[in-house]
Amino acid sequence: MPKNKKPQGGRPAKNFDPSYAKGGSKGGPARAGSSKPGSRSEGHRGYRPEADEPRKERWSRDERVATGRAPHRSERDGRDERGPRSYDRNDRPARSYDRDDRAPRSNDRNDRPARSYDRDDRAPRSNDRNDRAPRSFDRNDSAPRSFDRNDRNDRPARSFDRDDRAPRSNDRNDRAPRSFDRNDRNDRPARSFDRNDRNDRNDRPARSFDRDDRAPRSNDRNDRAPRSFDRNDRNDRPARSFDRNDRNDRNDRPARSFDRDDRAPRSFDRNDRPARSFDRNDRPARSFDRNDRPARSFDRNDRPARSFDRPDRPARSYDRDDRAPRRDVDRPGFKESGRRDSSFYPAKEQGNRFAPNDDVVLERLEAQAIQATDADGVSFADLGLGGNVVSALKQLGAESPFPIQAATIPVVLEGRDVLGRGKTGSGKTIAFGAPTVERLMKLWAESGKAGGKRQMGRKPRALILAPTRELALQIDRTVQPIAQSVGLFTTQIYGGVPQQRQVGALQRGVDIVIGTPGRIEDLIEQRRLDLSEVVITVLDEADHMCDLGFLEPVQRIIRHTANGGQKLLFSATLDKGVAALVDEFLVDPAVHEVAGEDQASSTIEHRVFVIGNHEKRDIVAELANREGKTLVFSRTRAFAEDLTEHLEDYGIRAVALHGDLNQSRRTRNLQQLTSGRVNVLVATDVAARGIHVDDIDLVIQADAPDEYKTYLHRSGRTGRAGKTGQVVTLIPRNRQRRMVELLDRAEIDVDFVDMRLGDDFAGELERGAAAVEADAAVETLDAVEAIIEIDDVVEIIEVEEAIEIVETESAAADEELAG
DNA sequence: AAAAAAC
Repeated sequence: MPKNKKPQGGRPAKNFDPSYAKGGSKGGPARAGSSKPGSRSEGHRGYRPEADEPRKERWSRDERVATGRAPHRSERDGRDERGPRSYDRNDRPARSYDRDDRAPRSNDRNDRPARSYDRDDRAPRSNDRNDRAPRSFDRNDSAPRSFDRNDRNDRPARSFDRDDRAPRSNDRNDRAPRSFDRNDRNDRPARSFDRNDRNDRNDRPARSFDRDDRAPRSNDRNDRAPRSFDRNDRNDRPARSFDRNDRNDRNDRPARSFDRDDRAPRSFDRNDRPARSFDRNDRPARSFDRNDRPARSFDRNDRPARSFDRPDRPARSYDRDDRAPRRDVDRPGFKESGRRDSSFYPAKEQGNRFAPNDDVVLERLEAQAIQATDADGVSFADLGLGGNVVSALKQLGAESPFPIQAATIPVVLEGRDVLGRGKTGSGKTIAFGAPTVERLMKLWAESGKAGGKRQMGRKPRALILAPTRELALQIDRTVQPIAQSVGLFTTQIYGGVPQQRQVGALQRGVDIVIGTPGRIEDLIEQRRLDLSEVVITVLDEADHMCDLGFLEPVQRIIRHTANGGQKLLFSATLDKGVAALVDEFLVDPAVHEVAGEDQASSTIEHRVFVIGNHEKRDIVAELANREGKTLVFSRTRAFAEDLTEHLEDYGIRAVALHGDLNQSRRTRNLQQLTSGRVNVLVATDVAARGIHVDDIDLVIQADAPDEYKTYLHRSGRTGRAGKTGQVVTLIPRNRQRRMVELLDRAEIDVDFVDMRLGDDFAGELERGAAAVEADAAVETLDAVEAIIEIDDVVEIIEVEEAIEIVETESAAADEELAG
């Protein structure tokens, strides 16, 4: 469906075609005598003042008649007006386009309420524009210029442009959010996240007092009974304690990793947990309240079977293929398309061990697992990255490599195809971005073409594909500085914005293209993008890019790249779903992951609230009514909009992010969350993957996801880079079984809690925060275990105190290491 | 149902 209006009614695609400007309806006879049209905007170097303009008028009338165009246009009065506007475009293209676009948009969009919202937002926009003021002025004066600068294309071309790079830095100033991010990253050591926590904890002292109160809370909360019910299911909570046994299992996993000789201490730590269990002792009483759970216990009867499945987790992946059919009728055909033939996955089967270990072990069989500790003491330079790249990474706040980076960077530099799996927030972007830049430089040098100068019109040699525009932008934010550090150029190619800048950038020459499939394919078809020299292709969120609807465009795009080019596939949930691509494009790929990492991160507290659907919106408001950044997921765009509205009615500042918004609003709304102007973002799954916003400490799934992968990615928006966060999923009662199954696949252990309006949601969130912080403290303890005496912690009763000690020790350890 | 193109 034609989403976009054609402002000029005519031939949109040619607006950016130089030949069109000369000979098309825009050009007109008035220009017959001049070899070049010249600029019509004052201040432009090529500005041609009077000669053209009077002729414009003539052309628009007399000339039209003379050329036989008058009748055509006169038939459409509206377009007659628009025609002149297009002339205006020469004078101030940006304006006329925008307005033309806007009018149709408003007309087209029956969602004018949304617009009205836009206008509400526009005030902020105007504020933004105050910031952007220079830009907007530039556009009015010479839109093309400002666009060009955004593209950075002009600069390369113009040697002067490099002098102008200050403007680039200005752009980045405009990118304030980015700079903030970087600042944050720079600060992160300082903040050491811990400090943020500390601040929180400074606040929390009050909380700790609350905890003194907690006895009353638990007493007070007869309401918790529902919770206990859940736990009754879990009889379970012993079972949960068993869960801890599961953790023991994980300890077994450690055994796997061998790393976890350390985990023994953890078990000691768990001696601390008894205290928690004491809390839960309170809960049992509650659980007695709920006799409802028998049904749940039945579910668990099902679970055993599942657990059987788990031994075979390679099987799982296979199961998932099988499951796909179950879940999604559409998928069967897709699966049949070739997954079974994969030579890659069969290898997994061969390696399949039926050790007591979970699928993690099985994955190891297929993947080279790096121990998290293996990255300790390793620098980016050690991994093979050059000095410029290393310093650029430092500027980005990446002082030393994360495990996934340590694992994949050397392999990428070797030129091998790589499949990389690292959990959400583990640093995958740098894991592929930095070595891609480095390798491009190496290849360039080897080819002898390296001259250090940007060559006009040279073709891109690397391509990074992402599933959403926001993610593509975010990747560019990371990769662009790295590329710039060695004199390479990147550009974003994604839809929803005018092509002009993107095409202009490509014409000036770009080394790395970062974008989304739609526009990339569009530009390929228009022959404005030539991928024939692309020797490195990266698929971020690769498994998603292999989903129905994405796979085929992605395949077509990759086929346009150089034969035998290097392929890098990354995702937190990389699974055999990528077999279709692996089989066609990859050669003997190296598979890397981080040992012992699973999504059931101790930095994220997961809970499911079983609610009445009619109370959902109010409950979301109750949960979101807090300090701290909250991300709310909705299944549909309409409900996202509805929820946003409801939250606003509730007095909670919230913005939406979904595909029904135009790109500028999408970008702005996301930026508002990033900058902290708004604390609540209500999004569809457009924001499920990859998007990084610092300090989101609560993810609310107003609609439960259908796939475990979606659950993992959504929840991965919080608890990033070692910070803690909570995930609350709202489900109706009749969805409990499905949810249990989904969580089972995701390997996440979750408490189900019956909740209704009037319950203490804030208290629930506080409890969750305390619990996850305690877990995180234990993890942190593992990290600094060599320095801390475990007994020191065992004696700690107050979680806050434990955290404080751990942080102090951690800081001391850091200093020691640094010194 | 959502995402990804529509200048």
